[in-house]
Amino acid sequence: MEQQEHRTIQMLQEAERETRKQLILTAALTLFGEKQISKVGMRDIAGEAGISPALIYRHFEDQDELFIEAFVKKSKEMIANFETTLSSQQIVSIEKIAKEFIHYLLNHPYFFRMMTYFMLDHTLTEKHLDQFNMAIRELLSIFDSGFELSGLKKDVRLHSHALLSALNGVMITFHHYPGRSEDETEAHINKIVALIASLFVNA
Amino acid sequence: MEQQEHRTIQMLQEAERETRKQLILTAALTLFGEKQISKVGMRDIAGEAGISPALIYRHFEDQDELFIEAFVKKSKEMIANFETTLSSQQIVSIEKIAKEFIHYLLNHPYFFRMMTYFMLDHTLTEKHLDQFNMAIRELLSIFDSGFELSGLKKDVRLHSHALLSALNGVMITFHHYPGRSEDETEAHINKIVALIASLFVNA
DNA sequence: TGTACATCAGTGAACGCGCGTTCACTGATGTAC
DNA sequence: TGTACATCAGTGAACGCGCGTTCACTGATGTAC
Repeated sequence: MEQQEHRTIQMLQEAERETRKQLILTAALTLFGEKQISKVGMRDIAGEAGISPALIYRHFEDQDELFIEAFVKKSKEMIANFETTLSSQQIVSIEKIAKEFIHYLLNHPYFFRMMTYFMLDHTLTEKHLDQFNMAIRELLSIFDSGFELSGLKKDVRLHSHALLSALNGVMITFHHYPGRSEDETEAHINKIVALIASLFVNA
Repeated sequence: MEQQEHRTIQMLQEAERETRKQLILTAALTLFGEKQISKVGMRDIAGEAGISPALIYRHFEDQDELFIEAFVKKSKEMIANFETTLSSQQIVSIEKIAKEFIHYLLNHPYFFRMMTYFMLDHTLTEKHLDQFNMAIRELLSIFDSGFELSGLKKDVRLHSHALLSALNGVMITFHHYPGRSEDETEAHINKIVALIASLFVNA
């Protein structure tokens, strides 16, 4: 076999391997959209991906690594989406950013679940925690630019922290308020977010 | 044995039984202060209370019931504390309420853990969910009175929802920010809370 | 008063299940000669 | 070209452990006669 051809095959194998890995991550994310993260098991993921549980361990060290990679993958996607949506608008107001963020969380329940899962879980390793925080920081810098555009000069990052916290809080506190339909819940969340955003703007 | 005496003994037994029950609840709450709720097991609680695991089941139907009773017990205590603290002050401003609430959460980590645990857990029964929401509603009405006192006329409950959400969110998002000492974390949380409270007041 | 029985707090061990992970194996494909 | 061997994706079953809960039992106390 020629050297060139040899390399091509290696590359194809590498690509195939990567595809399989992505398949597993996608399967995990699908399940994260259906139920609580802590209730998603390795057998579930294997079943969803149509493979044996053992195969997962050829691609990931352990469950933790799989979960954090799924989250990082999704975070990047989210931030990309988010930026695209915002850049297509003329004025990127704080209201717009807040609304868009909540809109994303409501339509991507797994992202919301993962965020809270990692925020409340103490058992992440340093390395994984770093990856998680990198994602959050990207989010914060989008918020920053919104505040800067609105003319805020002081404590920009602090405002971003406050806004992100508040939006997270709204989701956590009201995402399944009892005795309400999904539409009602969503409407209520949007009302609260509108109020919060207006407070931030008037400051 | 005389009738009167008989009744007295029954009452004492009843009281003893209740004391034992409270002992179990206290043990559970102690552990909730030390680690994640989902990591606290029945054996742990029995060990902490100095009894056999089997005995717990003479007082509680199952783990769920024990957990929710622990939470309800603590909620009542918290609201009582909260009201006492506030009533000892001349002016009960929204700033004060927000600060006091966060102060309580920071000093009673189990309460914070339980709140998020129940907010994110989908598997509570209707009855337990009701009890949980009763506690939250009491909290909200304290917030309400703060807003009313500050002269707010419209959408009082909505403001309370927004403020509670925001404060919860701050705790969840920043309670263990990486690479910070506990004191630094607390200082940062207080800074964000001060900002949020000021936004609510200026509205 | 004594005695047989009922009640019930309390226990340590065991049950049963679910879950993350590993094992021992198969089979396809590439490689060396 | 054929053949022995290495590599590695992929598998189903098994391992080991932890956990909620139950079981079978003990012992103290109260009750009926």
